[in-house]
Amino acid sequence: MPDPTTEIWFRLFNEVGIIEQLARNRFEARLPAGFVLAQFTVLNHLIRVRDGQTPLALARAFQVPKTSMTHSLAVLERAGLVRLEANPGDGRSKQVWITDEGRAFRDKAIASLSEDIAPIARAIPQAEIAALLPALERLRKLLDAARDAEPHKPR
Amino acid sequence: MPDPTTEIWFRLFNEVGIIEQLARNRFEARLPAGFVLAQFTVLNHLIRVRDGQTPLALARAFQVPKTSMTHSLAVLERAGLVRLEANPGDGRSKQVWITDEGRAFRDKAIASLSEDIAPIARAIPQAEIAALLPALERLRKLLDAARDAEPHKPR
DNA sequence: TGATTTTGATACGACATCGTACTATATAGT
DNA sequence: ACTATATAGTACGATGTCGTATCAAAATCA
Repeated sequence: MPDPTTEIWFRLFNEVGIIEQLARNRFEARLPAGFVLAQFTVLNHLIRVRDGQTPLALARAFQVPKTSMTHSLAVLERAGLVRLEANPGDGRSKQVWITDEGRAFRDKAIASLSEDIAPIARAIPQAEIAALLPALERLRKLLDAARDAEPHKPR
Repeated sequence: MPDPTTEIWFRLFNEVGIIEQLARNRFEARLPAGFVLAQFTVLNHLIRVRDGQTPLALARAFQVPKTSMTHSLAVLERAGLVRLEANPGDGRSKQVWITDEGRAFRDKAIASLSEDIAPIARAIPQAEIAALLPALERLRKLLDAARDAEPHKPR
């Protein structure tokens, strides 16, 4: 094994990976059958930030390849949760709008996920969780910035 | 949006999800083409814990469905990184052994991932990362335990 | 011991992610 | 204006994940 500092980092990424997996499994069990977290997060983003964005902008926001976003949007559109319209300002691109059904879907999902979190939140004091956020945000921003510094693939 | 505590938890899971995604992308960029993190982590587990375990034991260790583990092991076996042998103690199951090639693969991967972490580790003091671990472990164990408390699917 | 249930593994199919290639439109350079 | 390049989106194929069904081998038990 490498030096102790590297070891600590491996352990961090390991814990993060496990927590992500467990949380995603829990969350997806709460979504209507056939939907995955990625699709919910897009809907949530369209409400929390704004809708009318282009698919590419969404792909960049989530740092996924644009082909992945095309697929997610196709699923959401087939389910009637978003509408894709031509972008009046640019003939190449489109705009993504959330529908009333999409809003309702998101609201119900939020409510269900909140129920899911409630018992966990009772087991760990809010302060302990809140205390984690600054360091995690710092780490996330660092990883994000470092990503651009490398020889990387376009998104 | 729900109450402030739930909001904090959503933010935590959001950060964790982003960090996991960024870290996985970085790590997989360091692995030989065609390999994903899941396959590396199995190899790593066979060395760090022990090899000779059954596929089902590995599936449980990673909390993935056994069908997913079957697939991962098939990939590793095709690449000559593990061997699957009949379990002398139980005719239903098998034992997974890491090969010399598997050890070499894992060692090279560890070295490369360490290089990848190094610049990040220089940017954030080790103490700050180490300070995160206890709370994350607590959270992971809580999520893990809560998983068993629910009506859940067998692994 | 024979029947039933449980367990370990896999075949198969559905879907998600993502890389490559391609088309259409916009932008830049001359 | 004309050409070359860049950008937005999608079709397609490869692979990973995972649920259901299936099979073989225990384990249970009557």
